[in-house]
Order: sequence, then structure tokens, then C-alpha cells
Amino acid sequence: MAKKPNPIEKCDAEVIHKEIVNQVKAKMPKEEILYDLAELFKVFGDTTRIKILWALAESEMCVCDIAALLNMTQSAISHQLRILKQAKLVKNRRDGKIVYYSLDDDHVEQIFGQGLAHIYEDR
Amino acid sequence: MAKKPNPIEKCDAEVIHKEIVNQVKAKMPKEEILYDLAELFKVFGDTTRIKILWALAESEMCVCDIAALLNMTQSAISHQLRILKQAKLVKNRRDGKIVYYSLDDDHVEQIFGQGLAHIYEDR
DNA sequence: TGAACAATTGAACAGTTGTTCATATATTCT
DNA sequence: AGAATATATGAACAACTGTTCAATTGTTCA
Repeated sequence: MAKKPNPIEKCDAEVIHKEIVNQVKAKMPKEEILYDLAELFKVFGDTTRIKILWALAESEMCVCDIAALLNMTQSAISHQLRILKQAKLVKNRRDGKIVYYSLDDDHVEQIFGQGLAHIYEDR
Repeated sequence: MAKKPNPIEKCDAEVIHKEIVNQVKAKMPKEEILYDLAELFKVFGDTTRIKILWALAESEMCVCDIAALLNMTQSAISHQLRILKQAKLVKNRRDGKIVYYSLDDDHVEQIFGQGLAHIYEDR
């Protein structure tokens, strides 16, 4: 997590592989893109949020419903929904006192599918 | 992070939506699957690891090369490679003193693709 | 064998994260 | 207006994470 500039250590192999390393470097996406990508996956990297997304893939639900479904407090769910909304993965609409949340992205289910494929591959 | 059983708060809407909630509950994958899925995405949720995977998608590389490429210490890279290997995302082979790492999964690039699609969608 | 190189490992530390608790906001109903 | 319901929010705390540093392992070469 600590983001500090680090000294590189000298390494003989580095000299030998210099050309390949430079080629790879040239093909790497911009720092900003890779950062955003990591931020997105960070959102997926929590069991509670995964469960929420999976539930919303099935049906629109209110905060209170999700809390009951996952057996967690409304507050905890609300905090996580805020993170999901910031990541533009869910959207919401208000109907009276109740706020309904739903998926706001077509890629979520495909990303989950690929993730599952990886998990199931190992056996 | 603290994983404790939490009390549910009472909620009138929950009663109204009970049927839907139960249906969604019935369709949810097993706890274990969702946990593994979150664990996998957690691995993707770090800039350093994303960069390593992206680099290895381009070419096999040794620890020292990756360290030079990302301007980080060999130790830091080695720690991250261990995590990637545990997640079965990379594999390695030793040639003398040098250990070469490469991708060990077909889904990585597709998952990244979907992730990028989501990021680029927002504008 | 010993020196040098490449990589790994464990402990420690700062920074981050998710839940809880208390409180605030928003809406409805009487 | 006040009471009740539904959600949101901020502070605080424990648990977790990524990097650094120091030490270790494994390999090659003189």
C-alpha cells in the first residue's frame, strides 16, 4: 500500500534481457489505466460486495432486503452500496422511503463468469 | 474485514419483499464459491500485480526483469509473484540462477478486457 | 571452496479496509 | 407538527495488506 519511489537493484540478467524488457515496457498501457483497472477489481475483491452484485443480477432490491438476505446490518450494506455506486456498478431509484438498487453494468456478469471459469479450472 | 455474525434489524419492507428475497437467496451460489471469487478478484486488485500480469501477458520474464521494468525491488516483486502463483495465475521455471515467470491462465486477458470495457464505458 | 548473483522468506511498519455504533437525513402517516 | 420507517453518513477500531529491510537459500563460476 505504501506508495514510495523505490531504488532499483542492479542485476546482470537485466542487461541481457534489456531489449525484451524495453519492448514489454513500450506495450504496457498507461499507468492511469492500470490504476483504474486495479481499483475496479478491488471493488470486486470483497465477499459482501460480490454477494450484493450477485443478488442484484437476479433482481432489483432495497437496502433493507439485501441486509436481510445477507444477514447483515443496513448500515454495513449501505456503506458497500456507496462503494459500488462510486464504481458505477449499481444505480438506484427512490420510491417513497425505500431506495431500490440495481445493476448498472453489462460487464459484471461476464467478469464473474470468467472468474468462475478460472476457479473451476483447477481440478 | 472483521467477520462476525451480525444481528439483523427489523424492517417492514422486508416482509413485503419476502418472496423475492427468498427466490434470490435460492439462486445464490454457495458461500464457498463467492468467497473464492472475491479472493481471486482481490489478487487483481493491486496495481503492482496488474502490471506484472500485463507484462507477463506480453513475454516470459525473470524476477529481476520485472523489478527493473516496474522500478521496484526484487523482494517486493517476489512477494507479489508468490501471491500470483498461489492464485494459479502464473507459473515459473528455473534456468540456472534465474527463475522465469509466465502466465498460467487463459482467462486473465479476457477478464482484463471486460474490466477495461467497463472503465472506458463511462464517458 | 568461496565469492557473486538471483530469488525467496520472515518480521515489522505504515497505510488501508470493512464493520459497528451513534447520529443525521428523508419520507410517510396520523 | 411529531412519530415511525428507510437510508445515509462520520468516527472509531480491529484486521488486513504491500513494501522495506535483513537474512537465507540456491546456483554458477573462478
